[in-house]
Amino acid sequence: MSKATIYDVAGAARVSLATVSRAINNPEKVKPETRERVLRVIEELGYKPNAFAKGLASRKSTTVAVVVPDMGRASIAEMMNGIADIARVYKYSILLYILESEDASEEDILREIIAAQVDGILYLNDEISPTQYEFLKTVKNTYQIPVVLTNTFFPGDDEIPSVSIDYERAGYEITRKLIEEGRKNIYMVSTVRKYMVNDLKESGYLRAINESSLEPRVMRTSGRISINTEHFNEYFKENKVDGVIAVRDSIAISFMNVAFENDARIPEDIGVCGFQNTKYARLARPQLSCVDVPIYDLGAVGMRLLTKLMNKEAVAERVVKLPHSIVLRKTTL
Amino acid sequence: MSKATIYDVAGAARVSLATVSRAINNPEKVKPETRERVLRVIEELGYKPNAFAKGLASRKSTTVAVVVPDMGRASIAEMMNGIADIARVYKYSILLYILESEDASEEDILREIIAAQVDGILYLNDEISPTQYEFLKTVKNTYQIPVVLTNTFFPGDDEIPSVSIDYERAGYEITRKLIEEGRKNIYMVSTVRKYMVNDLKESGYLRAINESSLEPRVMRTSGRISINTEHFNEYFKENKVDGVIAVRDSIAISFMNVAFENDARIPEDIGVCGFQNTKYARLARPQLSCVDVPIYDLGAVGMRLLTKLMNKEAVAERVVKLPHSIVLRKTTL
DNA sequence: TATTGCCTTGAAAACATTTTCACTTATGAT
DNA sequence: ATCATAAGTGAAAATGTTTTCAAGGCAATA
Repeated sequence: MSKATIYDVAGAARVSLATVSRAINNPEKVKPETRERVLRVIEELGYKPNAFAKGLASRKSTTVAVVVPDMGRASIAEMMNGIADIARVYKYSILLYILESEDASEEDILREIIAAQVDGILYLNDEISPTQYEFLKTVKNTYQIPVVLTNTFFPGDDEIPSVSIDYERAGYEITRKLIEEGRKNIYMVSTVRKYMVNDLKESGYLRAINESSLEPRVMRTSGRISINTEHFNEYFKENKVDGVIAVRDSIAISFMNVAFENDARIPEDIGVCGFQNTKYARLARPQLSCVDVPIYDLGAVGMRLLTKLMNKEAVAERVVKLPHSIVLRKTTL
Repeated sequence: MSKATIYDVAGAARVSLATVSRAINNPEKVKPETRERVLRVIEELGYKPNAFAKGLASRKSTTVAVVVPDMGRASIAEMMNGIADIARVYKYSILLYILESEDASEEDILREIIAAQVDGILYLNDEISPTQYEFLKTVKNTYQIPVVLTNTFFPGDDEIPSVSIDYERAGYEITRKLIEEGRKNIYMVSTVRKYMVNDLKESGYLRAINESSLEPRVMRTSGRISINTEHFNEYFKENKVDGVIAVRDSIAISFMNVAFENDARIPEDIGVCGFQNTKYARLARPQLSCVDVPIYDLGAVGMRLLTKLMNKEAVAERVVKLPHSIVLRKTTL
């Protein structure tokens, strides 16, 4: 009982292939009773059009490629949920590409994606370099495949549409909050690896700090917890710290643990803020104040934008910024 | 410069289509110098075989479907990393299906997967019901598509190969640990939703408890943090608790927070254990003791097993159990 | 009555590959 | 020298759709 083809359907419904195809894809072009009959046969036979034949003939795949750096990051994973929900609504399948493994160059992967004949590309890699961005542009232009950046963007160029939040402003706002609490030694804990979005958080931080003529103090850590601990311990020996803004919730939590070991009180002695509002922000003790980033929505809106592009609909704005908010819990005054 | 086809390559290399195809797929069947020439032309033209035509003609897609319940769960996301790495090695693409959204029945999704002509299915949904399992079997048998279950399995049937860990034994061992510390009122905190793997953890727990003639105490919570808190607070009013084993790290952490509010000391008054060893287990204060589940490996081994099945290689065992370990940190004595 | 145009349908081409079959040429054994 | 076998290649069929083009039927218009 393997695989009914369109021939089987046509035979059983006593019409031609063309009519079956039309009954499925352009129902209004076939007489209601014929359509009825065809559809019934399709149901009976459990017929589903072969995706390859369909793709080959129509030169459309109804498939999008989603390119992510590493699924282990909570933000990436949650965006996938938003992406998948919207993709389902518009009947797109998702071809997933996880960069991470170093043995394949990003350019190779993009070639692979092109060969797969996807209708669009959703690009979630936030370590985008100028060369990569250029390559993405050529993909878009020479192969005419729409691309949208989600939760990243490339500063100073909006040729490739993007959706993210205003991380610069968020960085500014959360820093202001700590300043308004009267903190004087506020650290920004960022990552050694260059992520586009973290750079923006940092420049928002710097703007607020400079505005108040405070001393900027930026520190970079790898994500590794043990290394963080070491790093942070140094700080308690040498420096006065009364405020910390981390670019990720997990880094903030990691810092708090060290602070407790050094008998610092939070939020009295040190105010701590994270970024993202993952579920672990609420699981922290005390519960973490942080910038709330609408991760799920980021994915959903990005995907929605891509569907518009794929349908050649007009899009109001090429760079969309979703609203964020600051959620104040127990690690600030 | 849009899309070179095999015709272009054949023309430029002055050979027939067949030879180009062979140069790519069966290099040993074409004379070295011809192959050389063809390959050089391919390089020059940046030719990549059209995946649809290839799939249609060869009746293979070199694509696998990965079916997951919800990408938001850390364990699922991390498994994806393992899956993707192995998939890349064997040159398979990943078509991702996230169940979650309720408007599509699982059966519909499987039909969609079949239409997509995937070569294999990796099924990570741990809420598998008997009907679903049956349907999976018919997919496997009538369409001849290999299926492997990863981090789940269906008790009492091994027709569909699976890879997971021995959750029953893990549940037993971690419970023993608490018993050996002299704890008498050990709770198992599980979920209200029925996950296959959580049931196994629970029966391991019960075996250990019964063996020692202790009172079994199973409690079920939704994942929601606020509800957990309420739940747990009840327990401190009414019950003596001196040990808690949670089916997820996050639940264990959530419990600890409530314990601290009720002035219980951990691990002195209450021993707490989680399951999974996510990065948040190390971020908890005190650091959480737990069963370490090799999540990444689960994904990788599952995918590897699937590749074997797709190549019709013999597989040594249909149900593979990966080793786990107990990592003792600060929430146990 | 003849003409126009729409609605419905089918035949066949197009899509870009893989694979089978047959043919030619070279190689080795007798 | 003859035959059998192997290696290398090309022509053409096959894969399962969509889409274009043409045609038949029928109603409306002149």
